[in-house]
Amino acid sequence: MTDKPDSPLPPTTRRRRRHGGLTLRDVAKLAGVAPITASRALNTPDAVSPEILARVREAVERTGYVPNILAGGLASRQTRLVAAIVPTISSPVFLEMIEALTRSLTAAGYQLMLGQSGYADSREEELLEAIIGRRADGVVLTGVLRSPLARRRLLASGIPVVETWDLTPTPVDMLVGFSHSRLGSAVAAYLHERGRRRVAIISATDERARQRTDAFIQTAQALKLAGPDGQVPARYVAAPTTVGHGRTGLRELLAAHPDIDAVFCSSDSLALGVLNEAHAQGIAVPGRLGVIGLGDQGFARDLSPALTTVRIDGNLIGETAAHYILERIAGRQVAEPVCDIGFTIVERSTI
Amino acid sequence: MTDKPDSPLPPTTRRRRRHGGLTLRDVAKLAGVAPITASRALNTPDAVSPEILARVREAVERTGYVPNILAGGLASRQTRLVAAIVPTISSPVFLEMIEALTRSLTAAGYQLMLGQSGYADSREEELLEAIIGRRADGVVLTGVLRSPLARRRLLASGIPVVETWDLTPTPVDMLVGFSHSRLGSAVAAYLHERGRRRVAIISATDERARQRTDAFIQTAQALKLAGPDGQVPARYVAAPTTVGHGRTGLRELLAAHPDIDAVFCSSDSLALGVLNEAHAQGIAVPGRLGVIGLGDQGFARDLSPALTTVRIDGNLIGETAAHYILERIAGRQVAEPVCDIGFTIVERSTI
DNA sequence: ATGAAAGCGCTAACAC
DNA sequence: GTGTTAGCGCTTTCAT
Repeated sequence: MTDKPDSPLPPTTRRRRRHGGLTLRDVAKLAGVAPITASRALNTPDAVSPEILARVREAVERTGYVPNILAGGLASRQTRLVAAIVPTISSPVFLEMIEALTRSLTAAGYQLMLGQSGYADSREEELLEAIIGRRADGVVLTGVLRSPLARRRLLASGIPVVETWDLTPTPVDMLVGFSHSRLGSAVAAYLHERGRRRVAIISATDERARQRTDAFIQTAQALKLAGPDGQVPARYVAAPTTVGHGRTGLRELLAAHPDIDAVFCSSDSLALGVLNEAHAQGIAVPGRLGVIGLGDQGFARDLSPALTTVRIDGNLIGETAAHYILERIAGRQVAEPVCDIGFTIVERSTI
Repeated sequence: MTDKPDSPLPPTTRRRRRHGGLTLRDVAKLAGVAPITASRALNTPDAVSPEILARVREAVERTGYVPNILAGGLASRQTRLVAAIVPTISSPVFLEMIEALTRSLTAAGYQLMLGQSGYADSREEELLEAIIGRRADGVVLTGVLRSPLARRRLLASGIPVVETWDLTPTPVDMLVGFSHSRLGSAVAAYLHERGRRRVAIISATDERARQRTDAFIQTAQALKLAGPDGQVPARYVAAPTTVGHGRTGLRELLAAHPDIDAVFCSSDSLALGVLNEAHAQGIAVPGRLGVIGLGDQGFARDLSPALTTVRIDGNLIGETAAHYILERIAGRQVAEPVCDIGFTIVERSTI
């Protein structure tokens, strides 16, 4: 029979790494219960007797104990963390969604972890790595995931995913968005219906902006809103779109095509710039020039003339996305986890 | 001699909870090394022979392994997470700081976790709890921490803290901000210097706005910029300040005090509203009315007339805060971890 | 209802 | 340079 040696050091000298942080064990000891009982008192209060519950709560109160979510998450495989990736938080169009997401998730006891990809694929992959690394319980993506590698990894991670702000026949998982091409077409049709006959566009250059622009131009051409050469005058600006871009955009557009009578701007900031430039040049809006923006930012309704724009219900996107994620986390399958929330043209006074 | 019983179950039947997730052990096995060696290959590549490094990297590549940061953080007591609390991300003034923070932290291999307190103390405590619970390596606060309980808890947690956007003689830990009262005074003095003689103010109502307003009014009175009754006309609006607030603010101000010749707005959005309302009423800016904003948002320079405003270098706040936190994490004591970054009045055309 | 033991996936500490 | 061992602080599993 082999005699197993005792541990090389006496128990009290056993190397410990504790750095003085307060742990559940300390609380449990103070309450005179086992750690697991203290854990239950905190997580499933109904599963312990009222008396013990009170004792544990008092111990927590007295010590100021804050549970280590890392340790809990590691053991339970639940991090109560949902990540969202947006191109940028500087663009007000995403703000509404982020706030709705924060609200819904917080209410459900989850925390939102926000990442900015800056419209760059490489950064998107980095963020995804951080998200998977932290074992987020869910991910909300802005736009659809393009990189096949990123798609595969995310899928392999098993994390519930909602893609937003766009529609695609092949979502990674769940989807809530709207059709950018239909939006572009709708705006062209709207301008036509309002009697405009020579339209132009100032647009950003990201993928979704491109979809809107293409559709806008195509529909405009079909409706004979193009110039004599069959072209629809367009200016492209890099994100983020600014008021300054709107001003120079209109200036250039007007210089080359003095006969345009309406401009579709791919953001309300651009539209504000166009309005400003028109004012500076003494061009009547909507009299001689119609302007339509995108985003329905707060200021749109407050300008004079009030800005006609296209509204996307970011709030609904955020709430729906949160709902999808939370359902999936709860183990329920969402029946039809694809949602087209559409868009609305908000008629005001600039067209 | 007591015979220690073997483990109650044979090793192979030992209960395991593994749910199929890829772990470092799998990677190590594939590379033919011990887990710790694989860990070193990933975290301290220099501490490992090139040949083994290559083998581990290949194993990672082939399996698509993503380290579990929770587990790593738990063991190493480093989460590579820095949290920031801002009142709201809808207010563009904080955006620049957030972006600088994100940039600096990302570059150093840290992740920013953003929380919105919504100007409410209760929410601030909740967020703090989440931050301590996740064992963030640092916290950046917007404004100074008021609740004594929150101060104590944060201090007790040992997490490095930077308070921003304000100055106080008694910071919790580190500080980078500017004096809101000095700002208010400076604006009053500036208006005086520019020849204005009846000034007014439209302001938000949060703590820092109040400091600015008080100082503005006091200095204005001292410089004889008040009305005949010795009062400085003021409108107060709840956050978030909007263009609409600016419009109604000016309307009300003018109705009650037709002789005012300058307005200090506590945000550029308010100023934009004032500009709009003035335009709608045919009031010349800067001729009859001077306008000064706060924040130097992107559009300020692009308006016509271009908006005179007060610039806060959010970028510098973010970078400095990140620097302080990172230094502290690295175990270095920052010599003077209090920084007044001041402010700048940006002269343009509305005054 | 409560507790003991084991393990979540990783790294610090200590050998060799 | 590489490996062994023992945790990090919590929750799951199983037993009482």
